[in-house]
Amino acid sequence: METAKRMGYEPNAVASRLASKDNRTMGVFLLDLHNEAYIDMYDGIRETAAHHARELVIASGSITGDLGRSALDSLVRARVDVAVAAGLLIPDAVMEEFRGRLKLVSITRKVQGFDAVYSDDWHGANLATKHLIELGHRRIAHLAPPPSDGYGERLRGYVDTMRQAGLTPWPITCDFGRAAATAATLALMQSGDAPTAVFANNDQSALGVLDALHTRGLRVPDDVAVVGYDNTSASQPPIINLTTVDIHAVELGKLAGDLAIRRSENPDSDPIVVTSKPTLIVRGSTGPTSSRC
Amino acid sequence: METAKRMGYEPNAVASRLASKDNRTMGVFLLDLHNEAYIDMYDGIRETAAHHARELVIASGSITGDLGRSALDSLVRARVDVAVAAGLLIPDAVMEEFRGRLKLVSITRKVQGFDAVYSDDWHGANLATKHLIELGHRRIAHLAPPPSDGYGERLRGYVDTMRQAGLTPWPITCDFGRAAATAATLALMQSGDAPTAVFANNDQSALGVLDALHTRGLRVPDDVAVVGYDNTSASQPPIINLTTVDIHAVELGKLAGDLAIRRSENPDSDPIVVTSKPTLIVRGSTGPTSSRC
DNA sequence: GTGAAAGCGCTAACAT
DNA sequence: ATGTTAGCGCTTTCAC
Repeated sequence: METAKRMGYEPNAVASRLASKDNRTMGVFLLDLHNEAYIDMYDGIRETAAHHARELVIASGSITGDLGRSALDSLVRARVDVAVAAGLLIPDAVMEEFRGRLKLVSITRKVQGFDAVYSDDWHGANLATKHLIELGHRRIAHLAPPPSDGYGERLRGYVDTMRQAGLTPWPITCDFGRAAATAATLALMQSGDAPTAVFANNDQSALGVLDALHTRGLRVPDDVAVVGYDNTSASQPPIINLTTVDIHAVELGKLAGDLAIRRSENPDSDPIVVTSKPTLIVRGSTGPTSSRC
Repeated sequence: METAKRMGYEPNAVASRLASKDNRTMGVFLLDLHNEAYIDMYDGIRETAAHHARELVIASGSITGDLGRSALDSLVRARVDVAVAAGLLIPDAVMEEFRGRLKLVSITRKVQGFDAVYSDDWHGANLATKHLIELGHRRIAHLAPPPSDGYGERLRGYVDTMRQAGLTPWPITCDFGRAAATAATLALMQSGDAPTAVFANNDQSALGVLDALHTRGLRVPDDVAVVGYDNTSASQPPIINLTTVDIHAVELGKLAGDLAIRRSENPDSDPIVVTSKPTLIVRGSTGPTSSRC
């Protein structure tokens, strides 16, 4: 052993993984490395992986194109024991193809036949919407991404809560990304009857909303209140100070990692879904009064 | 072939890579997934990798602990043909250990004996500092990270430029991350003779400076001008509107990918260093007059 | 316990 | 051209 080290021996992980059936490897799919929510989840996954001495194989996707299908395929080919996926956009029907081919734990989305760590999106949207209503807002718009399998609950929570309060839901479909949210908000504020509050589907979109309001010279929260979703670190700084729904992303990652370990050790048990409750973080963007400009 | 597909055959990438000498695999080391500059570089790397049909193996490091040494080790064990590293913090002396063990292209840092895509940091710091001086600033502080091998040129460019203008350099050592920059700036502004401009080592730190100024109620750029470095997307939105030095991170990633391909095809040629020139992006945080609050 | 041998699923260098 | 065989560097099983 001593001499091996001295002679510059390097264990070959590829050969090792080929030889052993249980290769102590966990795949990770992350939709978008530019979105910090996924990076937070990755941090959590990494923690449990390290704890269980698992090697991680990362496959990143893209919002456009095949939605990450090729990334999942690469995990299959890499023969990971099990994988964790954050931000799966692949339609349910297509996910069927991966049944049996890939043990998979989905984060923040339930997929028929797979394990999942779900964050109760209806509840989170309900918290956010209720918060705005209680602040006296009545014209509350909601920026939602294009509909896709498994991600309807945020919108549904908003719509249900608005209806329950006797208010008219005002959903606006808006592409992913900060710039798209800015454009949508600019258009929204153009209209005669602009909303007094905007609830964005995620923090990145909420930041885009803030950009638009800033450009228009509108004050937050005095002219327009804004709520985000995810509680990424970008929402926290004093300049931004964004009220948001905390999904506890790192924790979701850890839970998913744990589930993945369980799944790899117990391949044939029924799919299990763990549900986590998000919490509302009230900050200045909906504050009773503003210290913002 | 048809029947193979029908029978659910999946090529085993692990076996394939063990069998072939040239395994068409490129390793990627990224210091910190939370720093978008590295993600941008990754985008560039991914583009050339896709173009040359290379599989990517990602290893992420951490600012604390072993500085990514174990991540590089994992790339060695994974037997990648060649690797690209963004944000190497490992000291030169330790990097010696990887000579011959790992073909490596370093981005934004020159490492003796390895290929590198270098961004001219002295030049970038010179541009930023000159810009502030031309704006009439004389008390210009610079937030620099703790000294580490291969990253002194930004600081040196600032110091040289200040001296050339007959001004006194005012370097402040400040840990990585937005929060550390906020704390440092808060302390700085406490002093009787506060600076009228701050040039931060990177955008994340610059955002931390903005946070501190906002908290103190100081106006940008009227009270204090701020310059960042990297031109990450976080510096661009109208709320932030940060003057910064653009390192063209995606382009650096592409170039590094190209070098990596060259290196893998020509293992024994001399190390080659490509130098790229950063450019100054002037925005509102140093603007002649402010639309910011 | 220690040591030899048989694969893991491919690729590449053979032979036909 | 097509078919066959010998490894790649490990893990694991089996014999001692």
